[in-house]
Amino acid sequence: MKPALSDKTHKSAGPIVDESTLQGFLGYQLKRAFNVMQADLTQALKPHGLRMLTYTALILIADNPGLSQSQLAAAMDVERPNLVVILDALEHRALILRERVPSDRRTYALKVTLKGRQLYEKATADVKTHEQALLAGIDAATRKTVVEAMLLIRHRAAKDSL
Amino acid sequence: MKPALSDKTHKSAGPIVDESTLQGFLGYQLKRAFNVMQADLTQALKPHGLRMLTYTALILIADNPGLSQSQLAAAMDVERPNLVVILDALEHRALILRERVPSDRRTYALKVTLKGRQLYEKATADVKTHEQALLAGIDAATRKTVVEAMLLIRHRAAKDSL
DNA sequence: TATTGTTATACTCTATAACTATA
DNA sequence: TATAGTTATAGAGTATAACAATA
Repeated sequence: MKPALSDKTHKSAGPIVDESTLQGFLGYQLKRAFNVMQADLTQALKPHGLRMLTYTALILIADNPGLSQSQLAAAMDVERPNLVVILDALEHRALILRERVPSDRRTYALKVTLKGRQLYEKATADVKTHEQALLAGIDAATRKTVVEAMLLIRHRAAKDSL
Repeated sequence: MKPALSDKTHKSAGPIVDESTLQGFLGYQLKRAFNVMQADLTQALKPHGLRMLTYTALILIADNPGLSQSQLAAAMDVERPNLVVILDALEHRALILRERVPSDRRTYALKVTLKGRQLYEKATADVKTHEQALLAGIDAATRKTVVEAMLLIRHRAAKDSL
């Protein structure tokens, strides 16, 4: 059952395009909304010289001092090689340190510097402000429902891959 | 207020990493869940030789016969140059046609071929099956709430950019 | 042997400028 | 001049194989 007129998109200067089939997929709705949120996040982080992935890494290192690159890559769900350039960017700005671990000289213990922690605080304040503005029309109960649904999707996928 | 133990991720073979700051961002939850859904979609489309963007274009052309590349690019929210390779892939497989428009020889009227429509039907059935499996633990009311929240995010962004 | 971090590489998606042909 | 489609190009994100150092 397709709605007659509701599932149409009116692009600013363009004509009406029928998106009803696509809009029937929750994954499509997720992608479009996430694209909006990522664009907003990119703007929030730009003054700090951070991108989504460098910011994510900075947060996880600050919240988990001493973790290794492999652990961080697993937590971020990125491949280990891809993390190298992300950490290089943070290290070159002296936001994090790669500290040698005497007990296992293969690994690095990742830690934020004072400068890194200060940037983390400032950037996080900005990101929160941006997100709250974007979500202003969505009440707390709805947000909670959305978050729980997202967690269910992640956990379902984890189960399916066993 | 951070939960004491709940916001932890237990990676299959890895240690526990504190993700609580990140999980406080709805955008982060969206990204992680979308990554899961996209991986699932990619698997569903692989047997058909389609990727997310080629599939999206195929759907929109099938549902909007005769639309132009500019209109399609606007509907998909991709830049016009990036659409060219997507349509090339579909056209080379004879799934769509670029028909010249006599009244305006600059534009193409995009249409699916019979083969394109048949693939659209088969692929869509598979994609629906995959998505339903992934969303099996989420009831209809929750899905509706999620979709409405995603639409609010998109519309809020549209307003903010005025 | 196995693991950590790294290099090299390639593929996809995305974004911008500039070209052509039409209008 | 303005628009539709295209080319060229560059930047990010992502994935795999293979290497050196270390366990």
